[in-house]
Amino acid sequence: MLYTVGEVAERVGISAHTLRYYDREGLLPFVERSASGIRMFKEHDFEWLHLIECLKSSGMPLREIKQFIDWYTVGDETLEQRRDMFYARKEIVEEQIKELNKTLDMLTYKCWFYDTAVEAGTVDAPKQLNPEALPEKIAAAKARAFDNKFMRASGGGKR
Amino acid sequence: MLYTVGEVAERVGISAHTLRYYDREGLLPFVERSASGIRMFKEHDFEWLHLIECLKSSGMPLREIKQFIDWYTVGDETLEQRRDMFYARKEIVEEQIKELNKTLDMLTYKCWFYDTAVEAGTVDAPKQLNPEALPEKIAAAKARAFDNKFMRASGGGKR
DNA sequence: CCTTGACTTTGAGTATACTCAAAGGAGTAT
DNA sequence: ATACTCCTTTGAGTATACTCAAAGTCAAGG
Repeated sequence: MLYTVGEVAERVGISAHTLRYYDREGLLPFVERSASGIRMFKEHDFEWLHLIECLKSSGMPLREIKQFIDWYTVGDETLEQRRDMFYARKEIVEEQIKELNKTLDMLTYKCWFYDTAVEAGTVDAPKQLNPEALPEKIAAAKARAFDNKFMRASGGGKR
Repeated sequence: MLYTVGEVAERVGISAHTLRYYDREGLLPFVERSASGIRMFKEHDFEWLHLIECLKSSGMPLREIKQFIDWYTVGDETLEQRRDMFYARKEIVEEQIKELNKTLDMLTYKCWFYDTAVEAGTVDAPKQLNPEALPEKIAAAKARAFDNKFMRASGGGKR
């Protein structure tokens, strides 16, 4: 079973424009062409696209993704570079998840804050509540959210 | 205690250039100026910067962050918009964390794959291992990583 | 045969978020 | 007073990742 760029676009949710752009940038050397030059994606190519999407969603620039694909194309002599790249990216993603969890804590706190404010019609309501009155989870989220380098030396421990 | 743009830059790890850029874009209306026009950040402004960083790290465009700050400046009549914005962003971040965890599964699998390949000197080693031979955690990570719309109808359940 | 629609390429345009250069002002140190 | 460093502004330039327009090709259906 073979797929044209438009069919692939529909299935994976990346526009045909973008797929051609990736191809032009050298990210899709594995895609074959019909006699008349039309891109024919194989079933297996979806795995490549999935990997590219994964890396991209972790913030890896296209240039680095291409570097990996180039290494792949070279063959077994680039195994170590590829391994190192994945380890490096894994660390970055672990860091990103940690950071996003802090952001989520901030948002959890802000959602509570504005729920309380909307109910009272004024931000004074949540602002004037004394700290013990916060729900347990909210207080914990707030504490985690504000433990960072932006806050005075007192906070922002470890790291 | 007041801080100049350079001092703030050093403390929070955002360049002075970028802080001025944010100010120009209307993200820092709370920053006051000295008689001679120099930005003087107050201790409390670091909370603002932290919130901006949080939102930015979640992928919120500066334009939307400015929208929020504008709402804040208006006062209590915009409480609902602000609440809704935080709820919407919270959902986005929860989705991002889910996706990053899938990406992490992919990377965990790839790290194992290349560890195995590097040890043997060829990708054939991990490729030819039969599925039962994979470590439990690796098999699980791989299964989660490949459960998505890129794969044929068989996979990609729910959602 | 001709239309239709999806494919092709090249090159240009856009959006976002910086990032810097130039030219000048202000406050401190010697 | 002169240097030095950090501050100011405006406007331009850059990087990344698309996104589109134009002009042309190809295969199938009426």
